[in-house]
Amino acid sequence: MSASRVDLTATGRVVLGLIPFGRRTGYDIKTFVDRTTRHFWAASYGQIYPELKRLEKQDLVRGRPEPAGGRARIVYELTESGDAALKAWLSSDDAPLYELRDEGMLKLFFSDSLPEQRIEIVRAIRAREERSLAHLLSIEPHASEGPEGARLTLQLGIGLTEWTIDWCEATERRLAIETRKETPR
Amino acid sequence: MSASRVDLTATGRVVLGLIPFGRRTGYDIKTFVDRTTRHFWAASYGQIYPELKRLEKQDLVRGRPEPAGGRARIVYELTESGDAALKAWLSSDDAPLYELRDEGMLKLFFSDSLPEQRIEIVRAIRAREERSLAHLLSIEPHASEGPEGARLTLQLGIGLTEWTIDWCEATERRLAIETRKETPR
DNA sequence: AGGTGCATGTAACAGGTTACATGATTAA
DNA sequence: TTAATCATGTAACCTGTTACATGCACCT
Repeated sequence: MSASRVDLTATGRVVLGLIPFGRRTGYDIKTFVDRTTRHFWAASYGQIYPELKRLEKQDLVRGRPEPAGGRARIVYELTESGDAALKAWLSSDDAPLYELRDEGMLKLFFSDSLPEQRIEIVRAIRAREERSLAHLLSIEPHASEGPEGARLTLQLGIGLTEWTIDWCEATERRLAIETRKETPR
Repeated sequence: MSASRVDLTATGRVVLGLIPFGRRTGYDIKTFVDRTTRHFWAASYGQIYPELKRLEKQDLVRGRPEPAGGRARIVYELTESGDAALKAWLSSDDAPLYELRDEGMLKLFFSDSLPEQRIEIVRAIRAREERSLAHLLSIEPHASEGPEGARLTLQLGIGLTEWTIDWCEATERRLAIETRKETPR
């Protein structure tokens, strides 16, 4: 009954969800996104800064100036209604948005038009996947430093493949994603 | 030296790539996209019709009116430069675009803010994957009708998981995507 | 007679990227 | 001193979705 008509855009939800990680300036949020959620949700300065203003106008976040020396700096935190809006979103049972645009797959799909190129297309896809995997794995070494919090392992059935997701409740609540080999049945 | 400054947008490439499948009207293209490439590249009427006009202006496709009875209908085909542009794109070694927006993963990533919701979030992700898989598999039975053309099997290393892609060079050159269980090593 | 499918299109809107402008602090 | 990093912001542009308008053909 509270939260009077909250208009929470997709970008707004991301920003709202990131603030509890302790990332509080627009710059912080962008840096963190680029290291983590980028793999399944990217965001640019052109979205983040205006969005912080919009959220503030709706009383979902509150920003206070905390200049670092002479350098302008605005630190944001969730308000009570911001926290409520975040939890409402996490609990909502609307089908979560899923969008994929994969030019490599598209090329492969069209490769009947130029079959001799097929193997190159596949190589490019493999290269992308390898870069992506390297990045995801490179997050992990950080996870072992400091006292490791409780560990939660989730098994996601994605097609016939299983993904193991490890949650480390350490200082940064970092997420490690690994694909898991399946045993044949 | 030929193809004088061709400005081929992402949507333009999709449309160009689809025409050789024998789908020639805007409506056809949309229907086909929704059945196939939608899984890795979607397109709407609002893109397709204006794009066909833009491609025609650049002499990459040619449309001729072929009314079906009293029903207006424009059938498109590739021009020579259109075919060249398509092949140039398929051969280009620019890193192919890859974009993913996955709200479920985002929720999961943020779920420290509401841990008791975690399992529901995972269920929603699983549900999405199951719907998607069901759809992909449902394409396959069609593949066995009619004389099946040459079959090409590609193994894509995506992370530690293998994907098998079967190419059926039948009338529709249909693509079947399956995940493959891996043998443990 | 009515619903579904075939068929073409656009206007308004929403969402997102890129490039730019500006300037302080910090580490090499 | 100079480059990298921290920090904020916007304007112009590009892309894409949604909703609407229109109408014929075909099947039941």
